[in-house]
Amino acid sequence: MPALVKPTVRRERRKQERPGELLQAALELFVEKGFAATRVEEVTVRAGVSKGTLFLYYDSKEELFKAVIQAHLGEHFIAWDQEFGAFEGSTAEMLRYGIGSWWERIGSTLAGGLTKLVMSESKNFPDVAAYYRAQVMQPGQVLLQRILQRGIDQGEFRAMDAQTASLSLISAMVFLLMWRHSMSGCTPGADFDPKAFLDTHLETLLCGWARTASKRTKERHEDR
Amino acid sequence: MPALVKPTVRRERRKQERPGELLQAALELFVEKGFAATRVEEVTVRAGVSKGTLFLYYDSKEELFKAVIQAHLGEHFIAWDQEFGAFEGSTAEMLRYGIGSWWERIGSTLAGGLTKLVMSESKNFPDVAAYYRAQVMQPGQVLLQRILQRGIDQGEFRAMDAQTASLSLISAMVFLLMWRHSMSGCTPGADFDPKAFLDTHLETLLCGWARTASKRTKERHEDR
Amino acid sequence: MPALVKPTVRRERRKQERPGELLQAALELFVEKGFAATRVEEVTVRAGVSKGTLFLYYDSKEELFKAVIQAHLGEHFIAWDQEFGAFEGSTAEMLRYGIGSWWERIGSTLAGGLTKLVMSESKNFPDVAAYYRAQVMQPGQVLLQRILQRGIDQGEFRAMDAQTASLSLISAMVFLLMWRHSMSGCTPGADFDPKAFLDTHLETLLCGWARTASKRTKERHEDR
Amino acid sequence: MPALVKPTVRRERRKQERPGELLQAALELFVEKGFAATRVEEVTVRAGVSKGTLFLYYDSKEELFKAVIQAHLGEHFIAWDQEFGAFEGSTAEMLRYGIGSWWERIGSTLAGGLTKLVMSESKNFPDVAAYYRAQVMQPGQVLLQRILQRGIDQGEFRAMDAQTASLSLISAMVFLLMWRHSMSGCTPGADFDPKAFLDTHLETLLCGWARTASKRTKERHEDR
DNA sequence: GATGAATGAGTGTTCATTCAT
DNA sequence: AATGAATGAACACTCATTCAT
Repeated sequence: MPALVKPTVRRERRKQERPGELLQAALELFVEKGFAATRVEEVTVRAGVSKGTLFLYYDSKEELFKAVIQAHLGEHFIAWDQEFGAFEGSTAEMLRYGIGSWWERIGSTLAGGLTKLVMSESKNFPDVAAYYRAQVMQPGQVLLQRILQRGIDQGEFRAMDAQTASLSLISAMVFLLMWRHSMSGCTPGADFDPKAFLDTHLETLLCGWARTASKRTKERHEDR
Repeated sequence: MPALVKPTVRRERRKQERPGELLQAALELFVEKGFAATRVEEVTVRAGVSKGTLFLYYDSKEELFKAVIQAHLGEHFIAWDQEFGAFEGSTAEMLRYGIGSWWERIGSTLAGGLTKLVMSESKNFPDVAAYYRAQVMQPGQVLLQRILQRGIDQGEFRAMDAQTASLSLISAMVFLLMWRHSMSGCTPGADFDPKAFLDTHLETLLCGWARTASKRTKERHEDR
Repeated sequence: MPALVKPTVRRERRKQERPGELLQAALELFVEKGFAATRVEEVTVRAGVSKGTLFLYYDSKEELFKAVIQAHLGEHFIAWDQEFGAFEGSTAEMLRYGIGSWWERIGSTLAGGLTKLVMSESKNFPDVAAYYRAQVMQPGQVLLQRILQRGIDQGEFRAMDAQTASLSLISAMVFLLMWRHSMSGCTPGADFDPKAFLDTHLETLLCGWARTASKRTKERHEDR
Repeated sequence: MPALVKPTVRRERRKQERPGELLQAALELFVEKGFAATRVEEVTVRAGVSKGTLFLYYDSKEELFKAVIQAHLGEHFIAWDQEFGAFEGSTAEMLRYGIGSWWERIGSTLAGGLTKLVMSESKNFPDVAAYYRAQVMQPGQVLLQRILQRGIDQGEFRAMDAQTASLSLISAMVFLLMWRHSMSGCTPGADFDPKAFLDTHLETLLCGWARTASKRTKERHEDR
């Protein structure tokens, strides 16, 4: 009897989708209003469930926060690890692709707001900060270091400390996220183009890292 | 009656010092525990006054925040403006001095925590964020741009957009502050040396900005 | 298909046993953790059924409470009524047997915790209290009064109000239950032996009730 | 200026009286509705203050409970200790006076409900139970034991274990409190006279404890 | 000017009960 | 009959701000 089948399917489907819907609602509200300022009830209302339902899926507001981080940030590293493993081409290209990819998947999306959030609330929720550092920051830096080391090993970059060098890129990404989600919009008209900054910054670094100011890099840079 | 004069004098002196003591207590506590997590009563206790007294000097907790920003960050720009106006030497040296000076006066001090604070609370206190941007961010960027433009004009740096380039430095400074006051200490052992990063980062940028990879810059860089 | 018959049988048997299993689980948990502090889900988990199933058998948590009382306390009075009807011997012996029997069957068992529970929750669940009073307290007191009256009628005890006298025994039993399930264990080392108190208390009362301080009672008492 | 004096006095007096007013309101409501079922806001409303004010005086609802116990039960022991120290007369008279005094000051008053409350909530608030046992139960039992021992030492009572004997009295008092605040009123018409029970119980015990059935005790008892 | 007692709005979490399946 | 996902009412405690003194 179709009349009976449909409800079953719907309820089942709802149950399957609940976590995702809650995660999405939480991401939106956390980024919009901040973690502390978002009431759990708001999350459930936006997800279309009752307040108690959230606690069926996540033990606490803090656990929900962690789940949002894992779902919207942690997941990407699986893909990136594969992509970089299979990448053929210069390390400079690899970095250009990586930065572009990060911007598309995280920097320019709502997920980018999470980094700002975690840093903002790190004092009040040290557990979350530790979780973020372990699940996001650490993998990200390791990935970058591996790429930079590849450039050094292949003679594309000068001999340098890959860990410190990686921070020159990370700092720009973190800054961008902080800016977009903190100061941007405060003084209309004084903002800058994030992607342009990111690209310029990368080229400057590539130039600074280059063993010899290779023709290709310099030309590409000066085109801009 | 002398016995009465002395207390008056002491009280007068106290009255004069009240704002400064409150500002110092507030800075310490805000950076230590965060803005939201710091109760105004804690500030007054540390400053040695009663709770109500704070509101005689500042209309609200938010106004106190602004006053702390002005007192501990805004003041520095007067000195820097003078120092750079009188600076003689290469622009690279000027930047090295500026970054070092910033690290000494702000980055490594309690005042550095304010930037993290403002960005963290920008969603909840947009007024404070706007105030910070106008009183601190804007002057800072203008100063940096002026310096970079001097390097371009004098042929030390290649032709480039000084505004975008300035962000490459600012991003490192902001990142450092965020790190020190957010993630640092989360994963003991995985931390880095802030000043070393800052110096390396600057040298990489100088190398990337250089019109020609000048001998002096390169050598200095490779010494490290 | 035999394969189908067996599960049906098992399910049937389960169905028969459900109430008893729920009642047992409820008794254990109520006494262990208190009525309010026990979640119905815990009861169902211990009984091996789902949460909803409990409500098929009992309309509410309160009804479950009443059912537990009837099953674990109310049932005993049928046996006692018969035993005392057939008892031959002095009334003092009858009381000694009765108190001992009560201690064995109720006082020292989990069921003893129910009296504490009922009294504790009487304000929140007056229906339960009334039910307990009608099904347990009343029959108990009537039974005791009949025994005491037998002692008076047979000249073993002095003339006295059997109802008031019965309270002297009941009070000790109730106190014992309250103590065991409330204060016991609070201050380790300060506890007392319940059965010893009960026996001593009874002998003191028998001595106080005796028409003349009979030789037998006194001797027995002084043995201790 | 009288106009200025009066408000000062009133505010000062209010401040002095706040704790007492809160304690009284809490006692009434706790006994009326139970501890858990009483919302702190109800207490403050009855005391005529705002919700937050209560927390200026007591750190938590539980601390308030302890304070109520100390104020309404613990305080009495100071007076009793003195009274019994100065008492002249037979130990039987001392006990009659003590029980009567207890009934007047605690048993028949609201304070009597606290014992029931503590025992009821002991599972949920073990700290409170321990506090009660240390501040009320222990002193009470020690006091009784001392009195009984006096009777034994002076040859008024037979040789016996004063600690166990004291429980025969305590059990009646505890039972009375439990009854009055739990079951009383459940089945109108079936109640008993508490004071009469208490007196009869005491006389029965005195008779049971007496070294020889002394004329005075027996006559007094048989008068009833 | 200085005090500090008083205020009261705001929120994460639990759990008995329901009901669609 | 049995399930278990969903509901939503209920509640202690905090803290910026006020104002009578």
